[in-house]
Amino acid sequence: MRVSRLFLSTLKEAPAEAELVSHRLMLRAGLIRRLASGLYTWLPLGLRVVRKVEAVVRREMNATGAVEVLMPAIQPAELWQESGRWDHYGPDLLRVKDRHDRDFCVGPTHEEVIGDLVRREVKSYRQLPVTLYQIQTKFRDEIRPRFGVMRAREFLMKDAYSFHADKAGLDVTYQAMYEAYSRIFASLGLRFRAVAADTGAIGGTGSHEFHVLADSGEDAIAYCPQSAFAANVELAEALAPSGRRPDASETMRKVETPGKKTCEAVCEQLGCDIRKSIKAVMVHASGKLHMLLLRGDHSLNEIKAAKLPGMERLRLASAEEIKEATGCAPGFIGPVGLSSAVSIIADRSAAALADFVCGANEADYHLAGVNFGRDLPEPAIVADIRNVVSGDPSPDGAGTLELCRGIEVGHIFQLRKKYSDAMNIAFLDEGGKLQTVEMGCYGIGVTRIVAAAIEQNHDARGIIFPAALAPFQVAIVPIGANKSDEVRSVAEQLYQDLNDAGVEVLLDDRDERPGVMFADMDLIGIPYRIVVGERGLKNGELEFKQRREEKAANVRLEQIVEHVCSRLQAEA
RNA sequence: CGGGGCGUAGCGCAGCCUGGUAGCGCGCGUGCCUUGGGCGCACGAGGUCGCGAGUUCGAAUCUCGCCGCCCCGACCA
Repeated sequence: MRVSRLFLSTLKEAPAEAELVSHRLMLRAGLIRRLASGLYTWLPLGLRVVRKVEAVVRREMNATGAVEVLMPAIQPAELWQESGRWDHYGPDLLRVKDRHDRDFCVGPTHEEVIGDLVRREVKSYRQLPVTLYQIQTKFRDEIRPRFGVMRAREFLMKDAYSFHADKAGLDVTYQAMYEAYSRIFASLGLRFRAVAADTGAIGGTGSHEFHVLADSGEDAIAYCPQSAFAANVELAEALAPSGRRPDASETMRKVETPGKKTCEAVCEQLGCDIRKSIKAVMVHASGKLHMLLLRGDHSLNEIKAAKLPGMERLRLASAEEIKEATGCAPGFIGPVGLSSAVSIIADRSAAALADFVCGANEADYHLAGVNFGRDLPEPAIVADIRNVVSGDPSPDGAGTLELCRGIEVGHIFQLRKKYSDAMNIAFLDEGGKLQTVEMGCYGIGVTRIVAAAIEQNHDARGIIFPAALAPFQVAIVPIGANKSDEVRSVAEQLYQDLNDAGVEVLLDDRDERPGVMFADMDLIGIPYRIVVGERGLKNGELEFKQRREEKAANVRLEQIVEHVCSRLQAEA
């Protein structure tokens, strides 16, 4: 490809809307352009990168025995009503009506459609197991699209669905997918981690997420360097502190703490360890208020709390609700002397405290030396409702946890029979008995991977594409082509030779100054650059430089094609 | 939806407080010059100042409403 025909459009300055490095670079390098909130056009250069991701995904999916299909992006409402998700999916589901006033949606995922297909086609256990996948445009009407294609509303996703006669069959494919995903992200040159995950809206039981590690990631991951344990913080279990609770040694006393609304501030004033304070979080669930108790240095994990009986759809209580229940404003509330209308749920770590500090349910006052069983009843419910922190013991009993951040690029689920029961996806087993299928689903955010890869691979000059993702493998930059016939003809010949050798090569044939060409080729992240200039040609040499390196190497003109090919092969 | 901020040339911004002529840098066009890291000089094109009302002799500037976008919280590939 010649730059003059590529429709390449780079920017010196990034549009103000872009916050994240990858977003800025994708705009500056001319990979994408924004059409509307959460909607992006892929320019030719960017589309080539997307195709690279797709190619790796297809190769590995096919290798597992999965077969590709393509389902409609628009789906009839009836299927979603049948699965129950028409009412439960919420506003992320973009609903549309056709000219006959019939309801449809723009697919955010395809369990219903694939389920409908399979129940029509699969009649016998002899047809199982089967795994179908597609690479399709999805639409989720995100509350807040952001970070360019990282969290877009419309995006490209590889989604696969497997169907099995029994759980053992599902386990086999789930494991195969886990391994295929690991190969995909490794092939793409990404530093990633597979973690145990919450199943969210898709539903089901077993689940793993694949995260590209990046400080800008939206997810927090807990992992144990001493073992294989890794889980999304949403899910990672905080173990109960070991040993039994110490005996009470202090008497409860009321202390004045004017304006101290946080555990940090209160403990600082009292000179006490924040790990001996209790923070009370008031939430509303199932029509009543609940006070959640956490150790002062811990934070509430709403997902864990919402899994407790009667706590579904919990939300933080409003200031008015808190005032009504405790007679005091947020910042000074606590579990002592609380109305019995409010149930108390204590985190394991909070429940293990003795002689602790907590709010007095009176503005500008806290209580110190408080003890369960003496100053207030033992908490009715003790559960794991906090986020793990660095240094917590690993749930698998080996070592301690560390935290890092990740970008979720893949997610695999064991759906079991959630959809097959709802939609009656059934087959006849060996005994002629009708059974519903076991089902798994497996997603990869194709377009998100492009952003994640850039997030992980860039420098001050721009993108540094991993080999497998690069839109071109080599860029040829001729210097002074307009005044040197030799430079021009050597560059053209090299362009042709590399193309003939099967190398994806980009020739910068623009009549630009060297600095412009260098800057653009660096910005768009082509892994290798060959400079053709009179300076080198005098000695029969060309310059060959890797994007990550500062220095270029001189290579004999007659050896350059072979040199390039061997370097590319060494990487593959 | 709640909280914060922004909308002025393709991009990045100034002007707005204290109403009166719309400006800078980059990019774009033409010419000259230059040619190994976003070169220099000259000339030039390009703007319903987000939209709609209102106040005023006069509104980019003040007021109100609407729209769009960005950032922080609940969603997720």
